[in-house]
Amino acid sequence: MLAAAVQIFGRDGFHAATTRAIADAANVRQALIGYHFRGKEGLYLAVFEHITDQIRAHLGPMADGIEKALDAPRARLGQDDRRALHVDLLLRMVENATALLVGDEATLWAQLILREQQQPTRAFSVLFDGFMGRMLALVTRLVRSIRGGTEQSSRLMALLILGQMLIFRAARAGVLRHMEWRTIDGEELAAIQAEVRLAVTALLAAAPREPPRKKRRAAR
Amino acid sequence: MLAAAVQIFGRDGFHAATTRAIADAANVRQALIGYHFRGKEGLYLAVFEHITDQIRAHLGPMADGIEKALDAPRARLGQDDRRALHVDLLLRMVENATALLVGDEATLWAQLILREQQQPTRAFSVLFDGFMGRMLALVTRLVRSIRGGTEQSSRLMALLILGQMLIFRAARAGVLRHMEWRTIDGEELAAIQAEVRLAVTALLAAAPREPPRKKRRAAR
DNA sequence: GTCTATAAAGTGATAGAC
DNA sequence: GTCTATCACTTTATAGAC
Repeated sequence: MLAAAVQIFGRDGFHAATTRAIADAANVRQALIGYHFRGKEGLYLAVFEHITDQIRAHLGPMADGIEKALDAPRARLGQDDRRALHVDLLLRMVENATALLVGDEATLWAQLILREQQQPTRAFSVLFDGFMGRMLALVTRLVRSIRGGTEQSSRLMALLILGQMLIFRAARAGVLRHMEWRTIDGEELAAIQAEVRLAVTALLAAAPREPPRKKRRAAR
Repeated sequence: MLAAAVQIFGRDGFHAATTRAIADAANVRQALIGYHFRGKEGLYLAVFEHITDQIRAHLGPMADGIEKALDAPRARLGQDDRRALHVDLLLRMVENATALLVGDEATLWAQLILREQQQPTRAFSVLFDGFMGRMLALVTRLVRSIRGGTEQSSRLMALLILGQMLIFRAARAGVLRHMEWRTIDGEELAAIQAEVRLAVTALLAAAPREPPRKKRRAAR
């Protein structure tokens, strides 16, 4: 029944989706939604919990590994080796995330998540607290460890990197027409991965912005 | 009345928006929608024509200038100067597009466009043929002129560059929480612009992917 | 052109049988 | 738990007066 709700809410949006359509897709009667989820809105929130669980299942183990590497004592490796390791971790994370974003499962989630991004409700907090915040924080830490610079600059660069992948989901129809592709499958994904890898490597090699000059005991 | 429809459709989506709400916002009676636009769907399409016109008004003149520069005879400038000019043009275009994407007007359009990107209807063709295709083609041409490489690689790099800006609209709520911002205004936009400028410069300096090795008279 | 009025078909929620 | 039946509303579209 949750699966059916993801389908219908994802296809139609919260308002357009009807509880009857969801019930039919799940092969139960419409009244059961009230019984199990206390109404349409309760079901909607449950859907986001469900999505969050699935995404965590995809990205969680990798995130654990990266966190461990970041928290490991610094002494063991030389600075250059450490940098190379972090570049490698970030590239692997990017590869993983790209595959997840482009993959079929994400098609169902995309509309729901994009809508919440524009007009956040309580459901957005489920997403952000569930996986989004952690992923952004991880990429930010890796970026800062690799190229230094301010915290703000690192956070922004993390967003730019994620934006490079996000466009293949958020602007999917435009991507297909622009690339003259019919689908995004094995071959197309490989081309994307190669270009993203190139791009991220170039971004990490570039020097960060200068931190804004601190005023020294400025008069006030 | 079109303005009201952009508002309501943008806020609520096609299904959730009611013709009554649109008529009320426009201070006319609901029956007029049928008379002028032959129903809700006709109004919806008219909204996308309207959006396309507005975006063209924002980006059109710049696009004209860039097209002129790209089509200008090559002889006049040295190769290095030509490259520098194109980098400059691209950076300016990126700056423009970022401001437009982050700005308030785009808030209304975002939901509508993002929805069409996930499940394109005839309205999507209005967008793509109206401005999207041209912008993508322009960025692609600039990228290829600047760093060489295959057509496919250039098209992908154009998407990656646009993705860096798109995320600030498509994942707006996530951006705000991640950056610990309350809005994206003058100060925040300036920080984004600086980081994007840095990133695009780095991407353009990087070598393109190797074109796939051509088989020489391969047996078949 | 713009209105009022209304038809015809949904909608989500819930009471109550089993 | 799952069902049937139904209530109270809202939806789009349209007929017809002015």
